[in-house]
Amino acid sequence: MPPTLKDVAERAGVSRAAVSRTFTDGASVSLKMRRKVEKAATELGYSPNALASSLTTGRTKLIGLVSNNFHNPIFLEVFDLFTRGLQERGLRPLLVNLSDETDPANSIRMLRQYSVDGVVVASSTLPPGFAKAFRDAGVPVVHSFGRYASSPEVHVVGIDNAECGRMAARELVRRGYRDVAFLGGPESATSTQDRFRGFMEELARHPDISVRHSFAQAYSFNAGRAEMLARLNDKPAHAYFCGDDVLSIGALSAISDSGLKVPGDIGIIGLNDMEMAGWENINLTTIRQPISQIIDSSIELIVSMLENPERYPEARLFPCKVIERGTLRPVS
Amino acid sequence: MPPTLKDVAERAGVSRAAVSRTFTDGASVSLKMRRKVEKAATELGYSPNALASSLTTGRTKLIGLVSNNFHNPIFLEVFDLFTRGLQERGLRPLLVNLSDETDPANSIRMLRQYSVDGVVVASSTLPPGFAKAFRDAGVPVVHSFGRYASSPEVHVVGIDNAECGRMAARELVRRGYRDVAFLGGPESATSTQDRFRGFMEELARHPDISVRHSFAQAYSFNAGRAEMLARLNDKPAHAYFCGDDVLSIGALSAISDSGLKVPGDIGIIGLNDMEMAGWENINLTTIRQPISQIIDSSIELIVSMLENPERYPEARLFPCKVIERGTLRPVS
DNA sequence: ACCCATTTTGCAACCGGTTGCAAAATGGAA
DNA sequence: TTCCATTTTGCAACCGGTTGCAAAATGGGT
Repeated sequence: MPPTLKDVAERAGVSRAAVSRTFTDGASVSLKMRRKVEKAATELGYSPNALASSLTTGRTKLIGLVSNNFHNPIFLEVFDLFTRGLQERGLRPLLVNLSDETDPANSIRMLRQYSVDGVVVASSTLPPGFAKAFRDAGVPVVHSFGRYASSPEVHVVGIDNAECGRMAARELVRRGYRDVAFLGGPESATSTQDRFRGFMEELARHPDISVRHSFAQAYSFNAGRAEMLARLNDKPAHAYFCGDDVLSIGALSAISDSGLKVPGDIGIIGLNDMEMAGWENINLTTIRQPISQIIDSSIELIVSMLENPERYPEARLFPCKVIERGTLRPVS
Repeated sequence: MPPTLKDVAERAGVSRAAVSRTFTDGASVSLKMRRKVEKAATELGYSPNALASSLTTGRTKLIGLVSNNFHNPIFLEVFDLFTRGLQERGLRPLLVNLSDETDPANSIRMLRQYSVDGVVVASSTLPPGFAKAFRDAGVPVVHSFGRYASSPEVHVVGIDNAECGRMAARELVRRGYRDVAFLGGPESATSTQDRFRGFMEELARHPDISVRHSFAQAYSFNAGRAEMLARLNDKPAHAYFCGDDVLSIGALSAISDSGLKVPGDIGIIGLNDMEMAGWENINLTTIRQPISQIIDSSIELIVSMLENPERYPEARLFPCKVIERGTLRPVS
């Protein structure tokens, strides 16, 4: 139905090759020819079929954006930044929602059927093997918000989650809490595991401090709220590292519902520094994760892999820092 | 690099057509042939190239998902439901982030280049003309969360925003508020305009009630918060219809920061009934918009248009209802 | 064993572009 | 004007599949 190359060629009275050339930059076309073709093209409302050309060029400019985080509002920002960034570079995001799937086989098959040029796995919960499966299938891949491994087999862009755990622990210790806890996301999430590990590692250096831990069902407001409500039934710890802002905010809501005060009765430190964390009536002390740097860097990496698919894998880690607000008691 | 039809054909010792047929259902292939081909295919790890086949079949199974709402958390749920729903039907969402663009020309060109089978415009702010431009370009389109027009030119699935405005007004009147206000989203958004119109329409029937209005910069927490902070500088109204839950929750945070009480000093009614609205410490009285019904219905419509692109346009409106919680004073 | 209706298969053209190669056109220098 | 180097153009094959058509194979009935 839409006009094709051939239609334009006929109308302009030139060969199809000529038309093709005027639409691929870097090709040799005289000015006169270009004028003729462009005239015919606009008259017909022609624009080239990206998929047909991908057949011969081997490039679709499609990038698979694979994620399973559809409940943490921070990921709305993540999708916003990814889609914008990709679009600016002439790339198109093909979104894959994994839901609860953890086997990459289906996504790989599907994304190969659509010959995506590359894949971004945006997930803080999937194991490194997930992204690696794409690499093994010959698809350039970057794992954003993924687990840092000492010898990465795929590109990873994110933060050092274990270090964030240590950072949170140090912060609680510094403020004199002696009875602390980790309230993590789902136990299966790599980010939860790493933050947990770092947290415990640091606290192991303080044998006098009591530590406990528990895990929420998901990285979501409700899960954080539910988990904290459960904690409040027993004698809760004095301070919690919540492993994510949405969990923290859920937890805060549980605490305030139960009539306790923050930071008077219970201290909270989160991770992410999402928009709401800064509100005066939430005012969450948290660890800032540099989302937009991570995403820019991820896009830069995947773009560079389009040129050089064999690019040697690297881990790019961005520093986090504590944002002090009002949910931890001051240093005494 | 990945194996092609030809590779499989050669390995199986059959014609390329035979291979093609075993992978298109409904085609005539003997059992023996199918076995042979499937064996060769799995040995090579072959899966058909969807884009190449789209060239002849004219179907890509790609659906453009066009949106400009990347700041309202409710849209994370929207993306979740859309992507899942499309995937379940074997369709692939190609995400387009409009940012602040309101001219459909770019999206149309781009989506036509990728020969999408259809487009879903998911936006409560874009005018009907936006979606219509797709239709005019010959692309099947459904506008979800779009404006209801008495004679729709494209499929619209959503709610009757004006009726929601009336509903909110009736609710405030019923509870005896005499000094009310509309705190809307961006003035340019169709949903804001319609909710505003309905609200005013209903209140026009009560000339004794004082009404004012103002608009937030965006449908986002911060915008709602900022706008309510500005209102609080002056003498605020007694009750606000906030036009959206994120605005409401932002507004609530502003109110509590200023030391006022809800619903004692100020009443709030929102729209959407997002997850957080139900939390005990937010406990927002709001109007429930049936998101998942809207999305299911949208997908159903776009799928039906794949068969019948000329399907006569219709508007599908779903009823909303007031969810009573704690941010409006009780009926006296 | 033969015939004929039905199913299965392969051939070849086509989908909408791209690109190597050689022929044609251009243009500057002599 | 002629010559030659350079640029521009068209031809035709190809990318990875699909599909109409006719030939080949199948199989049931006699």
